[in-house]
Amino acid sequence: MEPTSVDDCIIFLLAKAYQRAHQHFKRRLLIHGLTPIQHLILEALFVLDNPSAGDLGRLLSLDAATLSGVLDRLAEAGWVVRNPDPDDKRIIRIGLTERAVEKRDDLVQERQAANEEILRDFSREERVLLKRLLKDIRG
Amino acid sequence: MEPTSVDDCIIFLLAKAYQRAHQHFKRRLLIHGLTPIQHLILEALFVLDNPSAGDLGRLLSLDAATLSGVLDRLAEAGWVVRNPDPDDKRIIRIGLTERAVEKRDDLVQERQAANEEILRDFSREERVLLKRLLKDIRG
DNA sequence: TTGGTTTATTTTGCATACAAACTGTTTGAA
DNA sequence: TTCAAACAGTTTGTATGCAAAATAAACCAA
Repeated sequence: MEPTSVDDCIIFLLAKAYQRAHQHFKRRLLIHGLTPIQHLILEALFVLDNPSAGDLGRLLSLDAATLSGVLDRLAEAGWVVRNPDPDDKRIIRIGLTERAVEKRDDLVQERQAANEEILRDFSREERVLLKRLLKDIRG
Repeated sequence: MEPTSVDDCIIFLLAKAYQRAHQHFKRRLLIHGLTPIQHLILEALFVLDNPSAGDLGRLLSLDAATLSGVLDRLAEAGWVVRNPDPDDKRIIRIGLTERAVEKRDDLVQERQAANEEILRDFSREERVLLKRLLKDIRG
């Protein structure tokens, strides 16, 4: 564009780099019947113990409204279960189904492979640097 | 996550960095009644002369289906006009309205300011490096 | 010339994203 | 104790993003 070209607009570059990475992972996940976001939530559940929807949202920077819909589809497809919290009726706790637990290793490996593919052209130093720079980008 | 943590997943880091930048620009564009994507298309039109919808899509890596909807809203809001190509009736050429041309300087400046804000913590070297790394990320 | 193929765009359907409104619970201060 | 404010989630409405099908026009080989 002018005077800064498209290729110099950080918002555009971020959008397109994200799009490429997202698309790559999305295609890879097709066989599992998951989307990248759904996969992200499952991986969080492999680590957290029975978190509330709010916990998940904060950890993954996911909007409550967005998360609600994603959890609908994950529950519908038999990956997660919504359990009401016994002490606070406002809170919904999210648990994994047996099927999700069984697929854990497969799913983790799938993400690792996708990350490796996306970064295959970068040296170790470039990978570290890129990650640092991305974390430091301000809102 | 495990063994790679959330903060080490390039797909996640890209998604969140993009989200922050996008949100920042989105809030900034509210007064103009534009979204970041709509703004991107207007800036492309400031440079290209009467491009076809396909030209725009290729330049901006926008899906034809997505572009069609964005053009609907830009036309509806009085920013652009769809003109049928006289030589090839399949092609739609996109033109700016007078109002859009008048706001050109304002809009360009808005993006420059947003870019500067988003990158305010980075040195000149870091900015160059980040942009190169983003361009090299594979699909 | 014509009919099959390719091309340009739109439409439809589904999945994020997020603002704003809404529901139901819990909390805290008067 | 009680009621308004705060909190957790869901719903609704709008805007991308993309796959797949539909539509219309142009092209091209037999």
